[in-house]
Formats: sequence, structure tokens, C-alpha cells
Amino acid sequence: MGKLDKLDFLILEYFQQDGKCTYSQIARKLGVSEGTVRKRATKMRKDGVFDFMIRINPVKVGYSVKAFIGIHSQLGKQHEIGQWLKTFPQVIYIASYSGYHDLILQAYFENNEALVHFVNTELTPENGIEGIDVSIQLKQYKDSISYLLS
Amino acid sequence: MGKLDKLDFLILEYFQQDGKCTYSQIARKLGVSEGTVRKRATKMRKDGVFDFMIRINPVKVGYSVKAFIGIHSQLGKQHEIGQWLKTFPQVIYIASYSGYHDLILQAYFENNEALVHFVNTELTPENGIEGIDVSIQLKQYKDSISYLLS
DNA sequence: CCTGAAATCGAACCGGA
DNA sequence: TCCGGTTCGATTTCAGG
Repeated sequence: MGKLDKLDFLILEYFQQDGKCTYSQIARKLGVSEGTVRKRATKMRKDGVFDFMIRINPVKVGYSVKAFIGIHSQLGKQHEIGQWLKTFPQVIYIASYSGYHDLILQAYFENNEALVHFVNTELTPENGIEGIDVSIQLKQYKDSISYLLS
Repeated sequence: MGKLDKLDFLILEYFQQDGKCTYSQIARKLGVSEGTVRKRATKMRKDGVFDFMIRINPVKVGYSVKAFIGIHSQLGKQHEIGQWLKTFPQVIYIASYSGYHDLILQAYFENNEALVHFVNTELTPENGIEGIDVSIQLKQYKDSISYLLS
């Protein structure tokens, strides 16, 4: 699985700007053939470099409360808890961390009551959780996916 | 801007699974016409419900360190700091929060040194930052964009 | 719904290390 | 030969009336 070259990165940049742009459009802008863009994109997808998706505005589909929850877990339970929490549809992100919290998750809720209910019924000592810190998002300044800089 | 109905949500679900699937494919699976799917998708896009994008695997493009940084800012400086930090390409997410931290950001770095450098040179008292908590991601269990389902 | 324009896809082809 | 890029034609999708 070879490294990515300049052309691969250019293709990624175009798709990043607009996930719906076509191989042909990119090919024209880059001055190469459609087949080249298509073959490289297909290869990168197969290699797990990227995939096509959509980004949904959570507010528009009824989820207006976004929260981060930092978790202190019982010793040795992080993995188990991570596997368990990822099954909740509200939880869109969860990972284990080195730092103050053992696990950090990001979740969306329809309202504050739904958040409170989740916290009170799921993030309990019986489930291996020793403590949590809940932060509710007030204002989002940036949410990008461009690791591709400058 | 009317509400979304069952069909809209089904369309979103298909696009969520594969952002490259075609209107026709979805139409066939749902038993409606291609035009219907296209018209609804176009409307939803225009209404800001969703947009097409790609998700890049950061590790494959050279960013192996993912960190959350919680920030304590000087009183009244949150907004200014948020606006400023969002200009960094490494910072892929930043928002203000109610909770223990005033701001939470998510960033990718090529390695630990890059992270340390960023923290030491940017997140300083001179920039209005009183304190930070850095957490480095160990293992990611889930990173989805599906607020939908069920 | 229908039609022309455009994009896609697979496979074959080509040219230089 | 191998690897990458290109070309070509059949098929599918797209966009607008």
C-alpha cells in the first residue's frame, strides 16, 4: 500500500471542498484524465484513506443539545465501557484517553431532559463508571474535517 | 422550510451509509422515482439539512496524534479565543461550553512534539488562556455522523 | 415523465522505468 | 514486464423543461 503523492492530496482537497464534485470536474482542473482521478480515488478508498459521506445538521433533525462527557471508569473497565457506550445511537464519538478522563464521549440529545436521563440511567456506578464531567456546548466555532491544511 | 418526513429520513440514511450512492439506487430501494429522491435531497441540501463530504483517515495522511484540549480562559475572553483558535488548521473542532472548561477543542498533530509545540507556543497566558487540560486519544471506539436511526 | 448532456465504468491500450 | 496514465464506447445518471 504505497504512500500518497502530490496528486492524491490534490484530489482529496477537491473532494474535501465538495464531496459531490465529479471525477471529471477534478480531472479537468488538474489537467489529467478522468480515469486517473477515478483510479486513484478508488484505490485510496480501498486503502481506507477516505470515504464518502454526508454531514447532517443535528439541529435540523431534532437534536439541539450537544454534550461532551468525560468519564472516570473503574480500573480496567475502560475497554468494556467503550464497547458498551458505542452501541448508543446518541453517542457519536467515544474514545479512551490518557489524561484526566479515561474516556471521552460526544453525544447529541433532543433536549436537556434527554441528556439528564441518559446520564442518570446509563452512566452509573453499576456500569463501572466512577465519575463524569458533563459539558454542554454553547457555541460552536468550527467543525471541520480538513486535516489537509494550507 | 417544512419538516422532514419519513421518506426524507430514509434518504438521509442511505446517503449516510454511502455518500457516493446515486439517486437512482436509492429510488429503486425505496420504490419511488429518481426525480423524487433528487428533488428531496436537493431541497434538504438547500435548507442546510445536510451536505456531501468525505471523511479522511487522519493516520493515513500523516496525523497520528489526536488530542482534546479543555481550556480555562480569562473572564470574557472565550469568544475572542474561540475565533482565534479556529484559524489553526490543526484545530478541527472548537466550541464554547458550560461546564468545567470554557472551551473545548479537538486537534490533530503529526506527532507528540507538534502537540507540545502547539500547546507551549499558542496556549499561553499572553493569549488569554489561564489553564488547559490535554487528553491524548489512545483508542477510538466510534466516530460516526449518524444522529439518525431507529 | 422525457430528453439531451454529462458522468461513470470496465476494459483495452500505450509508454517509459 | 510492470505500473500508471490515457482512451473509448456502452451504460447510467443528472438536470431542466
